[in-house]
Amino acid sequence: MEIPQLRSFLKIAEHRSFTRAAEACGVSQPALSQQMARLEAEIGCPVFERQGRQVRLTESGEVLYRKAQQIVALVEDTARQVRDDGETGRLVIGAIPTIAPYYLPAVLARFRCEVPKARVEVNELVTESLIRNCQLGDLDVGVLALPVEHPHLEVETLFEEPLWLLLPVGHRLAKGDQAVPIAEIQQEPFLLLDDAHCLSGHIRNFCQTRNLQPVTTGRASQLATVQEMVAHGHGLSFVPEMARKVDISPLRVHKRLEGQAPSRSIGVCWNPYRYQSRLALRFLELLRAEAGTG
Amino acid sequence: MEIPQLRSFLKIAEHRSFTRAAEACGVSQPALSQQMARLEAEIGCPVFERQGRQVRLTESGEVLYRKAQQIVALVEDTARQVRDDGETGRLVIGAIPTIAPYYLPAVLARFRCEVPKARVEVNELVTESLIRNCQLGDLDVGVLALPVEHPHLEVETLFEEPLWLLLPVGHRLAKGDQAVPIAEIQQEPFLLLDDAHCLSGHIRNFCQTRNLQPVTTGRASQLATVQEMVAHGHGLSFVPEMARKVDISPLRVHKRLEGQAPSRSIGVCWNPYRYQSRLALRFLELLRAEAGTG
DNA sequence: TAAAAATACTCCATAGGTATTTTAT
DNA sequence: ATAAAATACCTATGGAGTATTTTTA
Repeated sequence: MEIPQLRSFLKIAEHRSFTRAAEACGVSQPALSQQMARLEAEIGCPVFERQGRQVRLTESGEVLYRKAQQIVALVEDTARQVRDDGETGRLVIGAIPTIAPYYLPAVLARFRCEVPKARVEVNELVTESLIRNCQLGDLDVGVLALPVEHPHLEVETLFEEPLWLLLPVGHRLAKGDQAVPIAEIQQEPFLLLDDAHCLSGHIRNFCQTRNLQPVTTGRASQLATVQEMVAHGHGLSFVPEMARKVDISPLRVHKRLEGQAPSRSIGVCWNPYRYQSRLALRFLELLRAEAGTG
Repeated sequence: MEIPQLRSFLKIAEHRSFTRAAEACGVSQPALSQQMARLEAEIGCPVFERQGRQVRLTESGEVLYRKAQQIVALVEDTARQVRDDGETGRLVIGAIPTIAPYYLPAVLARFRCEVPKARVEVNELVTESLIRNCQLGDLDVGVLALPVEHPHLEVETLFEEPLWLLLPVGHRLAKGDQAVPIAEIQQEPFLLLDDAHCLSGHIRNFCQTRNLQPVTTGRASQLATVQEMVAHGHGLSFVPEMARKVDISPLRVHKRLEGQAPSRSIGVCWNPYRYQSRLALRFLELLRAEAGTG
């Protein structure tokens, strides 16, 4: 039972196909046929049921699948842990698009000071992909908006931040420093992110609880687009505190909403069954410290 | 990181020597040098400190050692579990010499009826070796006398059995059915097993608590020898109930001791961190049922 | 100087590739 | 008829062996 064999086995089981798994592994299809033939010869029973062009796991195959996952994960974690000196090495961070450009740069700047030799990679992913990649071990840590419920992920809250009403300069509600009464925005056109972003969900939830039915006049796939559209008078929107903090445009104004303002929780997640690199732990510490002070 | 590589690595670490590990693995010494060179190249740092002819683990090597043990154990367990159909396959039982010939034959006969296709292997080992082999995963289950304390072993009590005074036919104490008063055996010559057997320890403990100082006139390495020596008038001894049960010799007589008779606990142990084959579980069940009725 | 690990070099096993056949839909 | 897995055959990589050198105690 070799490790490459087990990797191939997992890929075949996941794709339910030798041919597609071969592509995914970057080898020829006969190579996989041979690997599996050897594997089956070694363990003494078939692991796949070949019903014509259907490939399915046998009972033994199911057992092996679970075990092979453990073995491959353990081998990968071992490689990581042995190499881990806490200074060099790679840290792969995931963050949702409404956090990544606003919150991470400052945090990462401080992190780079602490561990200048580390290579840091940031992947911008929507919540769903982020969680999946975190679970698969492709991400060391994920920074995202809560709540997140996933059986195999560890989740920790960092902080809660308000959402601000974003208006174009010169808008009738943009004047003065006082909070905007909710009734005032009832008839305003709104710009939202598309539903791949959890932020639009948070805003929609807030509107429902406050009985607001804002008129949606546009949707964008980036918060930057929303901000620019607002600046040019296409409508209003809600943006998170972290976006406001780094927004220097003179064309837009942020205002608090009267009463209980909308907000979102920011948290961090990781796969507790995988090895946590010392870099990952340091980054987590930094996030916690940052959340405490900021 | 290949599994044979990790196996070699473990052997080298344990022997602190490439040459001796090579012998143990049945390969040449250069083969191991090359394997380790590849391993170190792959993980990017040395795992051994070669201080002249001293071979030691580096810090990374220590980490790898623990992980490699897990991986190898997991791979072996996987192979066992995948092959395990609960019927065929091998069950390796360990038992101490004062249990194996008296208790196991009847139990194994029943077990063979239940699972006729299974190959059962019995290893007769003294407690210490039995525990070590159980811990290493070379034994599926061990049957032995308690107490056993070992951090990585699961231990379960099966039953307690009395020890009987064994006398030659015609001995002055061998007459009648009544129990023998302790004072009577004070001056009798005794035959014991050598100290590799825990039974001699149990008997010595009993004698100490009852303030008996029996005269030891002989030691043997097998209970059968003790029994024969007793039969031929070389002295008395204590034998466990299970030995009495199968003793059909007309030359010996078993008698209870008056008051609190000596006894020993029989139990079973296994390594809970290793895969328990379905055969092993069935055998355990049988032992428990046997202990309940017998 | 002797014992042990590393290196040099050769050889063979075998894993994987290409081409093809088989099989089931 | 077609798509997918198995088989046949060949090649090349590389792992292990023998012989030797290097190292250090």
